[in-house]
Amino acid sequence: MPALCPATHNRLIAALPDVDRQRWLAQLEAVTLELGQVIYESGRPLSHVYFPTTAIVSLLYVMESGASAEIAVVGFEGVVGISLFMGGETTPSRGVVQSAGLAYRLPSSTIKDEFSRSLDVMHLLLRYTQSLITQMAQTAVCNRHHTVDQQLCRWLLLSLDRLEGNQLVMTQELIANMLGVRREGVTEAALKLSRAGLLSYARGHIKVLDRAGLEARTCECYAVVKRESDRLLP
Amino acid sequence: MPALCPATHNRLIAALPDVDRQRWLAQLEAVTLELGQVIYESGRPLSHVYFPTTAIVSLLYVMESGASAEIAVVGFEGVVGISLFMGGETTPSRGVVQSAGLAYRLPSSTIKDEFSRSLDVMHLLLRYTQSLITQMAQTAVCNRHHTVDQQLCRWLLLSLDRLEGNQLVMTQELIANMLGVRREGVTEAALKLSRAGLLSYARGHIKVLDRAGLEARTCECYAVVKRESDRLLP
DNA sequence: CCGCGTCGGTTCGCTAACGAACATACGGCA
DNA sequence: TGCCGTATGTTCGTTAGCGAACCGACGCGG
Repeated sequence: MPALCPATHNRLIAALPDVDRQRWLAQLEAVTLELGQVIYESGRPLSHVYFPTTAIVSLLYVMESGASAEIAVVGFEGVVGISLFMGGETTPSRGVVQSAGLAYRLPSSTIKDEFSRSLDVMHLLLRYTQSLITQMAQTAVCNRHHTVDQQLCRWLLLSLDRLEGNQLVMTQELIANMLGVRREGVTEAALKLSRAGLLSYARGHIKVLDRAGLEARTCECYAVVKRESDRLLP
Repeated sequence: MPALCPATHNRLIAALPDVDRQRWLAQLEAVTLELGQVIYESGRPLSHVYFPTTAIVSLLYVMESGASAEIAVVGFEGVVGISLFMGGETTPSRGVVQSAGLAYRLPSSTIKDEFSRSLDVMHLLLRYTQSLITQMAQTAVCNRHHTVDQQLCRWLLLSLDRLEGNQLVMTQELIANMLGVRREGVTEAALKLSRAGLLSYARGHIKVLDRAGLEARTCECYAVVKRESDRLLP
């Protein structure tokens, strides 16, 4: 599996200038991330930054009551742990593996050195951070104004964009945690999509059958995030 | 008024090392910002970054339908226009003056030069950006889980923190636009607070009478944002 | 191949917030 | 002083989503 998925499958690593990438490749450590694994905990210093290749990580805020809400999602297009180079060291959110797979990581001290050392690295990471900011802002908007049905479509599309193929392994319960809604709400929304022939759902395995159909049912938020991400990281 | 409110009333400018601040002071231009003024428009390049002193600026997303939602709020603790140094040049949001007052601005080319020129400037701006990210993330959470009553308290407290005194000039209609809820919802929530003796409301003039009372009624989101902001920008 | 745990589906009553319409009231300006 | 525009207050029916409870069914491990 590692051999089939080199670090350059991560778009940020692929976008590095050759000289920087060569230096990184010597230090990047491949790790497999399990479903549900907590990459970092709210308020705790991060030991590494993670560059997912086939894995997907959700940034989640967990409230005092135990309820949760997804802030953003990071896959092969990005990096988990921006607070290390932004200078804050920690964040009030949690990083949870939403889809098992592979990632490459760098120790926190290394990423800080690299950020200061190379202007190209810095600019790349900052542009990615801006696209992440857009995703968070749009999550706020979507939470305010859109229905569970629309949000489920947005969520599926964001996940799909970060995966190979059209399958995802994810129970309705977990999706509900991410969206910050009830499991029953996800069941109903998923049933509508299933009846419309857009997907099939079976015990934690979703197969998307009609991606265009999802795009037609989602809100503008998906497109805004996608467009901005494409613009900032060509 | 300008004489009464020097650029160093902005915390970021105040936090600059002397050598950098001296260089900036020669280039900072004082501008008065009117209520409702649009500082920058979604997708349009920014001509300047703004460092508010007495003004408050809301970052607002306006949907295709015309509905809107506030993403974050910026006052004397921050800067409007982070996309200039983050490298994206534009954002999908709009900057609207929520409370009239004074700000100092730098041309976009100047802030980019300064960002590259001084590591201190860069680190300061990036730490502020992280606190802004926290605010956005918490807005998303709050929109998902909390009542209009709680959100109004949060919003009032965030505004109050950025003003001198306990008054704010703001109609319920405008607050509703910011929160992305109906005007009637704000009326009802404000009435509850008014009846509880926490504030008095009269034709666009709010006087906060019991700040601690607001803090008791708001959700955890306010405290999270405040704590993180204090931690990142001491 | 059986049993139990996990996952998905269904129902019911409840509440927050919406959309629309209308009432009142302040206060600046003619 | 009287008028009018703007701001706030009130009501009513409707709806999306919640909380709780329950059922069925799939499938893994013993």
